Amino acid sequence: MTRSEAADLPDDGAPQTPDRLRRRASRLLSQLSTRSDRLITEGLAQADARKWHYAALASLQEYGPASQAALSRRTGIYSSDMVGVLNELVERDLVERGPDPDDRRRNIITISAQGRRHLHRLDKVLDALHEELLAPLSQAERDQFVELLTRLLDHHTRTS
Amino acid sequence: MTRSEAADLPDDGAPQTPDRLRRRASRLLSQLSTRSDRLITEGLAQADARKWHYAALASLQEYGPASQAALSRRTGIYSSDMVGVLNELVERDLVERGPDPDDRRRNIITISAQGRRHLHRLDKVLDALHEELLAPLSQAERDQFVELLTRLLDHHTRTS
DNA sequence: CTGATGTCAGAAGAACTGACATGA
DNA sequence: CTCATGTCAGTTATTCTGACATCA
Repeated sequence: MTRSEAADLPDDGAPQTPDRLRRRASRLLSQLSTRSDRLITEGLAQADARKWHYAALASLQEYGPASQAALSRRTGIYSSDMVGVLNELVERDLVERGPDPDDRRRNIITISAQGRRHLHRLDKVLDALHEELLAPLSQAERDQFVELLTRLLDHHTRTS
Repeated sequence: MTRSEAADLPDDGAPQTPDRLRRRASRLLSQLSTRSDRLITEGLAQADARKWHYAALASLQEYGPASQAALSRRTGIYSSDMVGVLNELVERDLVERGPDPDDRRRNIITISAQGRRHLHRLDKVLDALHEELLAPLSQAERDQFVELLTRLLDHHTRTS
């Protein structure tokens, strides 16, 4: 019954791979992303951090101080959620939130020395987690994986 | 300030790539997955379907009728959520839900002729959506992308 | 008794929207 | 008047847990 019925359908070109469910890139992507997310989230939790903490800190260190709105755009965090993230970071003395003298609507967020140390630690943690995530791939494959993901993501952020 | 401070840190081996934020596989994965999910969800919505509809129908057609619990395991849908998915599919006459004579706890879910036609249509829709999703990649690259994803996912489902 | 099954009710966390006061 | 910014409240959709009655 399983096999014979496929023959009943008009076979007009759609590639009826046996395992189409398991081969759909979108499904693979979302399932792997779920696994990956869990891995990262749990790993970071052990360092008292969350994904957004890392994103904010890394962005601050790489591109310098910024307003909350600018930081939102750089990291992809919604500005409504950025408030809470920064509250947590300020609370831990990892960043400083001060008024912008040039524009009194804005806050200027600056990474602190402690924040830089923390970021450094998080980078180590993430290196280890990615080692686990990408374990089955060779270095060349990892590079290509990242390259493919980057191309796809770039394409879809331009096109959006 | 942005560049000089990196030099202040003890550089003990962690590869301080300029764009580490944008190169982290986990981030790329989750961002791309979000895009992909949205694309698929919206595309399927236009065919009055959802991801889980496709997963259930495809699994039924490929591996034949099954109990709800078996279908849950095959598709990765939680059995508590499977109830609702099947309600929707039954409502649309795409599957039939009947009692299992051999085990009165179970229902046997069977795909209907109409369900097979619908699945066929969904496959076309998904082909088009994946064409859009993977647009920037050559065929060889798409194959490798799928292969890499599969290897990673397999590794993490075994290891879990 | 145990364990699997289908079902329902709800928790938990994330992404996202909308409104608002302040100020450029 | 417009638009950007920071903040808060709340919606929505999804994953996931827990409980339960039924039956093997």
